[in-house]
Amino acid sequence: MALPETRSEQLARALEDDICAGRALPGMRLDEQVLAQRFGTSRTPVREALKMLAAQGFVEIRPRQGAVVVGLDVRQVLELFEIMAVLEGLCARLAARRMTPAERADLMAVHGECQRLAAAGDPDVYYAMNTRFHEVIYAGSHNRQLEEETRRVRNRLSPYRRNQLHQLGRVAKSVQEHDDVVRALLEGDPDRAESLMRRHIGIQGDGLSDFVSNMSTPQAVSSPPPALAGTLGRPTIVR
Amino acid sequence: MALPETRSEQLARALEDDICAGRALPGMRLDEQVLAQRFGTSRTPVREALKMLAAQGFVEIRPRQGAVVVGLDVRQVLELFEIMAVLEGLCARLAARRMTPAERADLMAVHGECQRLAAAGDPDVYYAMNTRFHEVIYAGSHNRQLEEETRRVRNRLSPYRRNQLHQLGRVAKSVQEHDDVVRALLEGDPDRAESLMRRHIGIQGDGLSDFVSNMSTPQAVSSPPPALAGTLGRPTIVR
DNA sequence: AGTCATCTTCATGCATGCAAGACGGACAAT
DNA sequence: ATTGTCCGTCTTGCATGCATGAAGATGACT
Repeated sequence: MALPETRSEQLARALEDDICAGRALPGMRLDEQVLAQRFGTSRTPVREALKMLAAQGFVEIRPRQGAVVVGLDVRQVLELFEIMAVLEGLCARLAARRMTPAERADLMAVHGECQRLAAAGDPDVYYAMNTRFHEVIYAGSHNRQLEEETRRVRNRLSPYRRNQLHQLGRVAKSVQEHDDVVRALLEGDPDRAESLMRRHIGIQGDGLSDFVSNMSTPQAVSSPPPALAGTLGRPTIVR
Repeated sequence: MALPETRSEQLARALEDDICAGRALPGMRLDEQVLAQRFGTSRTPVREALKMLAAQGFVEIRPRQGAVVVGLDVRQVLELFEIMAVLEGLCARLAARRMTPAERADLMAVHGECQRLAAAGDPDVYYAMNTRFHEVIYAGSHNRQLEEETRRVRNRLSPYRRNQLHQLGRVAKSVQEHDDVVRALLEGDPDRAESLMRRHIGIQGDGLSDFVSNMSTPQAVSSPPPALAGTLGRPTIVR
């Protein structure tokens, strides 16, 4: 019954995954032929996949000049965070009113895991569970369009968040903020859930400005994109 | 200096426009060859345009079965309105803090036009100016990503809003709500601007439920899509 | 040496060709 | 009359070919 997926869709997912996971860094050139060979197809499905990713903001296609992974400058990242804050805030608001008992149990379970992993201290492991935590809330909104939209923005930002949690004390702070959100959610207080979530994601507080000043703009190994020239003035970071 | 636009981009814009303007109704089949002939190209750029539109949620491509204009059921429309409310709300919030004097003047001018046209009484003419009103606020947010995102959601909803203003008294109510928003914006009150805008768009109040019950789900002239079967139980509406 | 013009090379944008799968109709069986 | 099967037709998905325009290299000139 699994509906057959076309090559172009597979490629689009694979490429998006590469971008989100940081395997394809912003600014990286995406050569059609190279990709075609790598995936064992012709250029046609590759092109279609790139067009889809371009339509979603993951890559930029400059006519006759090929596709590159989108490189966001600081300003654009901040802009997306502003959007992210209200979208996640809305998720929380709706979730507070709509989550089923099973979903609430899920939330508590995942939150518990978060707390455990936070104490364990590995930011990368925590990062994964943190993602699941937020996903549970997206789903709890019972709004599919919102879920997809929020995930899309999150994915677009993901190349820039990887190191966010490596700041000293950020994990502890994150899990504490989660705790507050969870409480509001379980008490069914939409206003508080929304505002706490907005603060958790958003510009308020010092989290983001710290983030900005510590931000290591991911750069491509090859051919830094013009769009990124001078964003942070930092040379190529190989990480 | 106008950077050359590829055919696939032109096609994508043209098709999106057809959909938003209601010339291509939800459920309508988009045949590659027909479109290719209509626009005087081969199928390739048409396919690429369709892929882009699919990635943005305007059309649905079912493998081996072709593309159709997405048909949203009532639930999905409501979901998008929930998103729309927070996005426009955020636009208003940011605009309250960031609009330049020139932009404020613009806003007042457009609002004035809205009032004039509202009094004149033609909902369709008002609709156009209403769109401009909201666009001014998007721009006033000084957040490009948000601007684009909000416009995209608005466009996705546009086939379903056309008749919204034809309800008795809706125009008057709309312009009154605009007036409140404008006041908050000009006073630089972000909280009030956001909450008023959310209410203007959103589910609160009776506007939307009226809208729902009066909603004439746009249907394709040919081949009603399976996704729409039973959404409102109404037979094909030719309008 | 540095700057500018020309040329070469190559990737992209689009057209076309071909095979596989889906829809529709005819026909047979119940 | 209805259901199920088979077959023809058509559209899509992908591969390939070709022309255009861009990036880089070479060389001339200031």
